[in-house]
Order: sequence, then structure tokens, then C-alpha cells
Amino acid sequence: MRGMRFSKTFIKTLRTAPKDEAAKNGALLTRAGYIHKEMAGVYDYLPLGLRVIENIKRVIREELNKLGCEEVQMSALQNPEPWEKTGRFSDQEVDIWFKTNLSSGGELGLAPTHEEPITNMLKSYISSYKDLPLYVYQFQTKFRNELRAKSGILRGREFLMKDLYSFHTSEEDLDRFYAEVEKAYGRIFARLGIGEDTYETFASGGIFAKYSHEFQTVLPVGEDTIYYNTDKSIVLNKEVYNNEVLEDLGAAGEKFEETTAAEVGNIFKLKFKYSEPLELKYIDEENKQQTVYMGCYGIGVSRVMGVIAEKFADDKGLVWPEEVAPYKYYLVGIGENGMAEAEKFYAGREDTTLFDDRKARPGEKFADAELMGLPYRIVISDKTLAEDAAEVTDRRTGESQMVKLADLAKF
RNA sequence: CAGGGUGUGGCGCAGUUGGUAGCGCGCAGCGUUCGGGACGCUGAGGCCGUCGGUUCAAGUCCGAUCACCCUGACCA
Repeated sequence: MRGMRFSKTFIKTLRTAPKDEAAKNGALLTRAGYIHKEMAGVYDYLPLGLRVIENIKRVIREELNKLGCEEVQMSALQNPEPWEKTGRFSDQEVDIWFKTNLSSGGELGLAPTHEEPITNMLKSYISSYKDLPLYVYQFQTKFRNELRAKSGILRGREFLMKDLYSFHTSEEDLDRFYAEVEKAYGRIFARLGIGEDTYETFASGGIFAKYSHEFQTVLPVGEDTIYYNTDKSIVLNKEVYNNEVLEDLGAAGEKFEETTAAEVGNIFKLKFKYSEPLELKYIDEENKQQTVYMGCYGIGVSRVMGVIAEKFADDKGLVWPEEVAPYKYYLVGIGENGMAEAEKFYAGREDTTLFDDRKARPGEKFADAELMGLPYRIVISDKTLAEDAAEVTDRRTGESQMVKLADLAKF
């Protein structure tokens, strides 16, 4: 992706948020030109918003690839057959399906998740213990017919998710990989800027495991309630916050605090939940058929974007952590000399810099710089040129410093 | 799905007892401005969510319907 000149881009900032964007993340992301709403829970990602999404994906991709994960892209349209084998095509069982019909008469679903299709697909590729373990992930648009979409991009009917699935020959190997993903998730959320406030949280585990883990980011508008002890080493979702579980975790006497949080990721040990009904098997060393052990690991990519927007915004607008910011620098030229010098600086830095080259007054540019929330604002004007310098302002702290033009490249 | 609220130019809003739509922002042109969203003049842009009633006449009254927001429930 190339750079962006404000005068050329189609996006436009808004002084007032649309009335139908009540949530802070939706209001600011819309005002700053990152997203556009199509309908409740369904959003378009504009050039800036798409860059944020791509940055989040990049961080996740880098960390998962280190674990040996392979990226694929599954289809969004779903053949009901594998879903019928697990009972999940039923609207009684899964009540958020979007379903449609083939013109020839058959029924289709729009994928709300991908356990069934990926398990089914891998039947064609896994036949021996030599094929395992295997870690496959994708970034995919998920469709969930939520009764009520809300909170901007935090809860959509169409949203982007990273889903990783792991396949193993033994429970020990599943446990080993699960632990690796736990650590990788910690690194991912740290790099995304929400590490400090994102806790690995015990949640209900479903049929085959006692607990699953969620990654919950503390957020006032979060939909979940979590409980944490004083040193935050044990965090529980409300759904498992009871005496039995506390005893089980050896935390029976401890005091817990309550807070709201948004679930940004989860990890599950599926074991045979899908591989058994879909008959994903392999031949072991002794030529015996065995069922594959599975795990699944999700991160809500678009939700993470909303959480970051919501969490760090101040009264002037968005504040992006560096790894997710669509551009690192918001370049402002003031006056003829300032604009000419800014133009020179911009050349060759299109990938890191958004250049506000509009014939607008400084105040308007500053306001938009703050609204968009790029990490650093660089101002070049007669005033700064008198010192042969540019003014660099940190969006988060608001602190400014003069940097010599010669040193700006290094900055 | 229950309860509450809202639909009027791109965005935010006003519109009285029914009489044929107005303001701010934004947008276009000209001029003066130029380090915190400047100002003046001129101008473009709207079947008032949709459908159907009542009426000589409907943004306004009645009915239905759709969409959106909030709270709750739900969230495999």
C-alpha cells in the first residue's frame, strides 16, 4: 500500500458523529474516516481502517508463523453436509446462521466459524501420523445473525476473525501446542498495545475440557464480566466464577474484584469434538486408525481494532499504538515554505506518512491530526524552518519537540 | 425477542393550530486571511424512510411496514 495525500483521498473527516453511532469506537472511527456503516453490525473499511486491519493481521501472522502455522483461506459459503454431521446446521443448535439457497434448490450457509469445513477439508490431506501435527489458520469474514448488533465494530453481524486450528496425534502434543499459543497470544496483544490490560481468563470449557481460556481486555463498554484477584494471576469469567471452580484453582479464600471486559481472543481444546463426527483419522506407527486431536484458537481482528480505538481515545480523538497505526506520521506543512519543505520530506516516505497537503488553515489540520490519532505529528512551517527544524508532537502525551531537519530522517 | 426512542440535502438539527421546507457544518466560485476547525459575498444540493388512508391541501393527522439507536434477554 502506498502513501496518502489528504488532498487526494476520498475520505473526509466529520465534526459531528452520525446519530446512529452511539459507541465511542464507532463514532470516532467514522468521524476520522476509518470505517463506513452499511447497516447495523456491518461496516466498510476505508483506506485508513483497512491499514489498521492489515497491521493487526501482520502482527498475528508474524507470531503464528513463528509457531509453524500455515495460512490458508477457507470459503465463506458453506456446504451444509459437514455441519449436519455435527448437528450444527440446525437453527435450534446454532441460532445465528445466515442461510440462503442455490438457484438449483440446495441450501447454503454463510460461515459463522470454520471447525467443520476445515476438519472436513483436512480429511483429504491427513492420512498418517507423519502428517501431524498440523497448524492451519486464516483471516476470514464471519457471518453471525446476531439478534442485536451493537457497540460499533465490537459486535457485528459480519466481522473479521483469525481462526487457527491445530491437529495432533496425542493429548500431550495438543497441550504442548496450546501452551505455545497461550504465549504467542500474550506477545500478540502486547505488540498490539493492549497487553497490560488483557488477561488470560478461565472460561467454561465445553464438553471435552474442563476450562477454556479467553483473552479479555478491560474495557468499560465490554460485554463480559470478569473477576481477578489482587495480583491478577487468576482471572475468571463470570460464567465460571463459583466456589467449585475457585477451589479447583486453589483460590478458595482469595478476594476477587469485578470489572467489565471485551473478549478479544479465545483458545479451546477441542480434542475429538469435531474430528470424531467428521471422522478425521490417521494411521499410527502400528498401522492402526486413530482419531485426530484438535484445538482451535480465535482472535477477533475487527473487534481488536474497535477495542484499541475505544480504549485509548481521548477527548480529541483516536490514539493508535505504533504497531497498529495506519501511518506513523501525520505530516503538516504550514505556509508556502513549510509546504515545500514538507513535500520534500514526504518523498520516499509514502509508506509511513500521511501528508496533509490541503490548502487548509493550520487549526483544521491539527484537529484532524488529533482525530485520526497517528503516533506523531510533524509540523514544518516558517517558525520551525527558522530553526532549520520540524516540530514533532507525540499524540499520546501531547509533548512536542523540535527536531533538526537533518535528524528527522533518523527519528 | 421485550421495553423505550429516532427517521427531514453528505453530517448535526429546526419545522407552531395541516397551506407546498429552513438553519449550522461540509461542498463549488471569488476575495481577504494563514500556528488551533477564520471571515465576507455568490451558488449547487431535499419526492421530508416506505406504502396506504383522511383532506381542497400532509414533513405535520391516522394505519401499516421497514430501518437505525439504547436497556435487557441471547451470544454455539
